[in-house]
Amino acid sequence: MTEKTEKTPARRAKPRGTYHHGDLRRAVLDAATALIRERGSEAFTLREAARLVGVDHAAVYRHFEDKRALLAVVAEEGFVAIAGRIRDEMAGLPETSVLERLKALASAYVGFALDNPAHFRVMLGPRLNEDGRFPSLESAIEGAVTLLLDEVRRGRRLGLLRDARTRDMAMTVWTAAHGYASLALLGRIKHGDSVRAAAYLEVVVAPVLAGLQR
Amino acid sequence: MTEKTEKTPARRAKPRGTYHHGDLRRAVLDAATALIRERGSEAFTLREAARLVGVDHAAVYRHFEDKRALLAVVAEEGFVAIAGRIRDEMAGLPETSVLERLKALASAYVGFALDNPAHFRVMLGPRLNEDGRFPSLESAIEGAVTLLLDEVRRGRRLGLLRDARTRDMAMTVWTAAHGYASLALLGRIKHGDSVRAAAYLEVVVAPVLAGLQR
DNA sequence: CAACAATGTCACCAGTGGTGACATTGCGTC
DNA sequence: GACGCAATGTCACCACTGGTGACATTGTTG
Repeated sequence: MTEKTEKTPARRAKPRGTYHHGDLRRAVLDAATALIRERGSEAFTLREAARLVGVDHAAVYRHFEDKRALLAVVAEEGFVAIAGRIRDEMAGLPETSVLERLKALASAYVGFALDNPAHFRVMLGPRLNEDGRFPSLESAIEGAVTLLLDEVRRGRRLGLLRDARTRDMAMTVWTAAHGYASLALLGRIKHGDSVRAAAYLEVVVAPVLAGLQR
Repeated sequence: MTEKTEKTPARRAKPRGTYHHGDLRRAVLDAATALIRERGSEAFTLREAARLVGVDHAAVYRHFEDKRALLAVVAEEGFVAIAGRIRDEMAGLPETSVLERLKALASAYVGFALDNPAHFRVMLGPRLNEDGRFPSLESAIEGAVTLLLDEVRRGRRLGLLRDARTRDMAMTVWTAAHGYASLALLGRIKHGDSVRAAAYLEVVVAPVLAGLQR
């Protein structure tokens, strides 16, 4: 009943004549990340990502259970990236200058947020993992947190920090960095460009680190 | 073509036979707030709020331009509430114990967030007012911020705080409180119930206030 | 009481997340 | 190399959402 001409018209939608995409999962993730960056996190649409890749939106469901599942992976990759950036930014500093390193850590955290606001919001906006789905997302988060915990631990060992619980002091730092990032993204912190924002961070967070010193 | 029986069947949708509601604006706001509290902020639906009030969803648009406009008012009322709570919680403390009062302020802020997580997310999640719409929302925010600024100002005048810029130190406090609230809402801060969370706040924020002291 | 503005209703739109039936393809097996 | 199965896409469809314009019903004001 259907002639060949009817069966093969949609070919041009996809770049190649390939019915199968090759690595759709990766392509969708990249498209999603790009869209989120451009259009904002809440405006993101699974269908638009599929469109961008040139694929029916239903195809996406072969690789992700859910829209949430897709976003969870995007978030996960964000945490991996932020951990990398933290490592990079701490790399040059000697292991003994813990305060400096913590400052660098906070700066990396905030820097990532300012450079990738929408991505950051996906990571820490909706509580994607509130029900314990997406354990690998959880791991990615913990990977980043570990950097912080290790640093504080060493600070204590070196006698540079107060004699308080490691976890508490770490939370103090995270709290400050995260609060700063959130408020900055909300436009609540007045600064010119993101460079000045990074500079201003030091002004705001300095007292916190000072308060943690021995 | 349409008989009378066809024209008047939907009466039972609304509780009274009243075609006009009386104070639909208020009713929708209350319904919205309730729904947000129960179902969560992102699951909130304009149509469901209308349904709850027993009105066609289009009627809502007579009172609110937009879904965003509705949410903006919800957020605004949240900021009024949070300011009230801050005032209440600072009320008992003498004006000279600035540190104590700042602690109370932070505690009120975090307390509100923990008691009304979804509402809090509407207030500080999506940047509702990024384009300067909703000036009254802006005012409500400033109303709350003023409490903080005033307190810091007095602290400086009394010589209890560092000799840094008022706005900077205020941002330090807000940053800490907001970061704590956000992370707590994300389940990133381990605590049993919200009572313990409030107690733990002190552990985390104490170094910050210490750092601000003269 | 007539006319007008305010407030609701209705029917409709495009777009979204999601699903089940079906088509196409790649690949291991005989 | 043909066969058949699992993986991967497509298609048609669902209920639902935010939003709009035409129309109905009211309250109010002259």
